[in-house]
Amino acid sequence: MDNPEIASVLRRMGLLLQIQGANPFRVRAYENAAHTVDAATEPMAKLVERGADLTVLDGIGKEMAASIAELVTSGSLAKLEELGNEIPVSLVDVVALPGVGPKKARRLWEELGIRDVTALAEAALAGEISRLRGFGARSEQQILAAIERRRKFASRLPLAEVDRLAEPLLAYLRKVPGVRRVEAAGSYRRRRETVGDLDVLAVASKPERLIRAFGEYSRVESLEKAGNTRATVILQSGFQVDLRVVPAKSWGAALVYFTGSKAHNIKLRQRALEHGMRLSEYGVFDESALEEGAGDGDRWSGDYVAGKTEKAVYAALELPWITPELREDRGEIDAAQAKKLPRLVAEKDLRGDLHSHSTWSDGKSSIEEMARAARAKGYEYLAVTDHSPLLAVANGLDRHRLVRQWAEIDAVQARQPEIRILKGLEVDILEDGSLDMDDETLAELDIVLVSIHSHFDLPASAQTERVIKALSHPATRIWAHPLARRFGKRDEIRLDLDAVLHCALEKGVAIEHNALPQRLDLKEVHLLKARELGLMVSIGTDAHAVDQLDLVPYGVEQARRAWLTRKNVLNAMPLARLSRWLEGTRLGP
DNA sequence: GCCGTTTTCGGCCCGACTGTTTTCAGTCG
Repeated sequence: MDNPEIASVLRRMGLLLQIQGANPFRVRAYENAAHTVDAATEPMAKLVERGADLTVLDGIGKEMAASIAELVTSGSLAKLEELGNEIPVSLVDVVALPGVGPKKARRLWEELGIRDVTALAEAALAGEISRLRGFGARSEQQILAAIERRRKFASRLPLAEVDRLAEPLLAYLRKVPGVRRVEAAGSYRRRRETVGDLDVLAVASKPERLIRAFGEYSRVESLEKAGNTRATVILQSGFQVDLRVVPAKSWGAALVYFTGSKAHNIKLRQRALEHGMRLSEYGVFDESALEEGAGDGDRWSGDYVAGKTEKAVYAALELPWITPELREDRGEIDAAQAKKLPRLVAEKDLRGDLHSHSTWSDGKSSIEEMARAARAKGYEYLAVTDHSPLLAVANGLDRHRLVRQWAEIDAVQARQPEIRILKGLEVDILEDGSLDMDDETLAELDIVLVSIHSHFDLPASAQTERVIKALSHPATRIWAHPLARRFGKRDEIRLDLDAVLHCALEKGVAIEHNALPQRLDLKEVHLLKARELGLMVSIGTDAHAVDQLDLVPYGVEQARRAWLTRKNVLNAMPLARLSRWLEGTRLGP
């Protein structure tokens, strides 16, 4: 059982306990443990196998350690099954609906025998929900609407799609008279690879006017709620956007609060308490002068210390400002306190792109155009890495065409001496792990990427062997889009990534983070692992046309979320250093 | 269920809104 599965079981356990009405702190212990497992770069299975002490991990005590070990060894959790005999596990899906929490789910089950979402929809249509005490006609309609929306739309959208929705909306809101600031917060601002809904924050002299304008935005499908300081709309795409208008003196505190993550906020608040202060979305307040409990319930109680800017809020907690990409409670607060926050890689650090295609295979731009565009971005080098012959649908190159392509590269190189064009190839990894090109040709290339475009569903052990064999080929320099996933289309391949990453380290092979928004592959948790191991990461766009070279920020953002610095990134190397690396000189961070 | 320079008990983040209520529980972020 892998880490995401273990985390999901622990979360399910927490939810069922909540429905059962267990001690809320016990419930939270399960949520915390799930968070830790999710953030762990080492597979729990390996730790358990090795007999490592899991209780050194945050939020994992004796009990959790035993549960995790049980999940790893048996694939199930006796406690969860017992609980499942008492409470239907499918109620977890009912609780996932907005507006339905554990208490309501329990009553729906106990009083109407509702065990899952299907039964809930039937009961709502029959008007049974509104007859329940504590529920009304309105709740019934909201439940039906929530079920309908979940049926029609994916729960989270890829980041790039949300960019397309958010950018015009933010521009529109910024033009409303009286508006002083507008910023999107939430997981969108943290640049998570998928986003569930958009939280927009604003400062405005006339909040009512802004809220009205928000509801009148052309792409709004329905205005769900509208109050004096906040409103919720559903866009035509089914995507939910929340707007909150905050006082200017609370802007920074509100931005921290709504940017999250929730776990990061909780840590910040604990820290505030340790310093005799209280942190809320309104600001940081010094409560040391207050009598015990004197200001309870008053959001402005205590002395206002900070809140206008994020920097001031963090400073009040004796911390440097922490960039949103790191706010996931993965040790960033401790690192900030110790003044050990990394200087994360930025787009300007990149000196070139090591994964691109041309019209020679399935690209839309010529080598000449790609080189010119790369140079215009300020790059020192561009690797042209068209497909190998197996990918016939992509017009993959055999040796004969490849040699002709080299002649063209030489000609373009002569015309554009200011950018180095590397002769590369994205070679298919065949089913048995051998490469789709002869060794002599591979040896002549400047750079060889290997990747999987077929046999995605081999058993994990076979897949692991296959990739290890490919990475062990002496010509291999980069493992491109490692897990071969595509959002909404294809799940990641299954293999023992831990073993493969260790192999890459041993062989001096770099790992790609593919910046195509529908790929974003390797995922951040694995990038964290790559960083720990000291692997080099290549942020490649896989551009199939000149404009796709501009997708590189999506890759940089995920790299930043994984704490990568310039030193971890292969294509942040200047050309001379990269050339030595390609020659086989192992230069790590 | 976890955790501990106030450590083995007694804590555990904060505030607002909604819908259903006659003063608030439940839900959300």
